[in-house]
Amino acid sequence: MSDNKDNQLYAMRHSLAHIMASAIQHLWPEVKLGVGPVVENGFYYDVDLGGEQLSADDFERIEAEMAKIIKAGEAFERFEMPVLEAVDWARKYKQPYKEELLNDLQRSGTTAAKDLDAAELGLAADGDSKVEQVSFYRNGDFTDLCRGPHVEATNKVGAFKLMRVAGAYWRGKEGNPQMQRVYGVAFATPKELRQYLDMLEEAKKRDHRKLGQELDLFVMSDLVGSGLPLFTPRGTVLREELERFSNELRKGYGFEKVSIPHITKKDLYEKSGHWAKFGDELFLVKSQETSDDFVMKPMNCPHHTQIYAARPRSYRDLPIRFIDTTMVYRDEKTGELGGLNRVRSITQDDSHAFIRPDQIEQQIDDVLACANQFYETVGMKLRVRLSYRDDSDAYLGSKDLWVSAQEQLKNAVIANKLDYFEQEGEAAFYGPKIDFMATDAIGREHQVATVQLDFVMPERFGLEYTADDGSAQRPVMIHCAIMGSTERFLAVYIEHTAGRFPVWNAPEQIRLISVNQEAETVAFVDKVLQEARDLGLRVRVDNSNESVGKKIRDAEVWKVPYTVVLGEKEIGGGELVPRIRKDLVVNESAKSYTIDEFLKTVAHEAKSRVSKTSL
RNA sequence: GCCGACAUAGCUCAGUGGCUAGAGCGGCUGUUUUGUAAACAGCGGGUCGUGGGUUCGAAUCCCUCUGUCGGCUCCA
Repeated sequence: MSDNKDNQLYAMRHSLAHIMASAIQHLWPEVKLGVGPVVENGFYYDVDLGGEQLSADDFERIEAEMAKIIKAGEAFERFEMPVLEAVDWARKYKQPYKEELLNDLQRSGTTAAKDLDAAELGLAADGDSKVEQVSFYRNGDFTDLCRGPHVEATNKVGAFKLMRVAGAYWRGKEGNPQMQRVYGVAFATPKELRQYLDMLEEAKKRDHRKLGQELDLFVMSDLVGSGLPLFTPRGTVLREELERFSNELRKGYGFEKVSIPHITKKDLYEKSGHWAKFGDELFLVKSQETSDDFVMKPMNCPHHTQIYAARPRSYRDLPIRFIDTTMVYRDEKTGELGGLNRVRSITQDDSHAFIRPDQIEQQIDDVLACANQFYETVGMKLRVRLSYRDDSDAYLGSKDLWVSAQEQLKNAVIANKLDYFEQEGEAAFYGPKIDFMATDAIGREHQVATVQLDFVMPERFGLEYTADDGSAQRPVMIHCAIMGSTERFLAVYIEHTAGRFPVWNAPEQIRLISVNQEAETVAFVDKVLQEARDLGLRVRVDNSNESVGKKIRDAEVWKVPYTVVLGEKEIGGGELVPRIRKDLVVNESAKSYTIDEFLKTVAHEAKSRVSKTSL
């Protein structure tokens, strides 16, 4: 898409925000308006209707009113006025939120209003610390403080649809009054809108919470608590296959598995600095024997430093690399929990490398290679975000260290030819990160893996190694996770595959269906089952008293990769014709195999983690 | 944590002040012995999320708590 087209779409969406606000004002003349910016795929406007609450039931009326305004083809006219005059305007029309914005602008210029999208403010000029003139846009009877740009007239706004209404704090601050945010999506053409809505429809079908239920992967229990998923046998197979792959990749680069307890004295986190920063999100554990305060571990790095610190280390020993795929526990706010995306028991495929400064580049190369291979295998395209610090004081360690660390990360990313972008203010408090974003099968991007450079933790724990000149040196730590969190990755992966898992991680790889329930058939099916199990395959048998058609249907519903019907023909020595799940098929023509051939091929596919079948 | 919506059988959902709360699927039993997406019949199954209130009467109206969903805020 050209820049020009982007700008045009932006103007359409922004204009729709005004049209919606205008429509709402027609229907609720007392409305107090907040801000109404353009967001991904559309726009929103924050409104305050006093005591009244908007609901989705009101969308029809609002959309109808918007349609009238659009049909009228009102021109968007821009004009300016001095800030002081604008304050009077806001007062006159009883718009306290606009008044507050204008007051901030007038008092101290753009910086005081930095927390808002600049486009929302009626700034006549950018980057000017003194604001004297502000701009307005008017269409029909509606006037709004706004920098623009807009389309020429209300009938040039493309296709839109109001989607939802939700609470939002005024200016995003928890202490401020809560307004209602009305969201709409908008595109240049009805066709593009249709495509977007279809994508949402498809996303709904793939929702991991729905598939998790249908495919019996995980459950929640009120008695266990929210945000604490329980994994069924099928879900556990899936988790463990993914974790095993992540572990194997890293072991291939010299990482070694370690194991740690899930609780610790809180002293560990006082030393690491986590207590001060995240103390209120830790689960506390009380001992009945000692006076020590314990906590559930919310991360693993401090534990791992203690394995490193337990004996003297030589420069020859480095890198020392630990992997630990283990659960951590974070007392997330209840309102933030949802499905597997945000849970309170989080499995991390965590690793920590303790290295010499001269090993940074090699080490980053290794973990980037792991991540690349993992995401190539699961069929997701990667790009990375270099997450840097900003100028705030939320970060530990000297600024010089940060600058050099950030540079080294960038070099490694460039050397690995990764598609990247840079962003300030996204770093962890102890160091800069490389965050991996993976694109799923329906085009959505998710944050997954992460690689973090850390000069702070080794300092805090006084970690050392002896250099070739006998001096004590400080190692550098690299934190790295391939999936990040198993739970969150599962949410992404279930939706990416729509529950059609490849053979290597499918909870059930083969289903054997008996044609009838005669003793001879059942015995034959059992024999094939045993052969498959001996090859390490995950197989289920359906001997039930149902028609073959029904049993095939069941296997389809469970999205089993291979279904095999066994009866008289196969018992008599005939070759079997496997039914192959259609997304796995490369070659359309059905072929027959001996039982041995078939099972060995599937076992080989599972081992080599192929995404399509070779049958 | 905040704003809003929701919670009825294992699942998906009907039922919005008045007889013993229903359906489909799943489950169980029987008949059938089946060849690549649903055989037929019968039977079980619910303290209507929890606790309280209003009422002659509550799944239905009000409040509390728990949980779920959509957002906000946060995310080592």
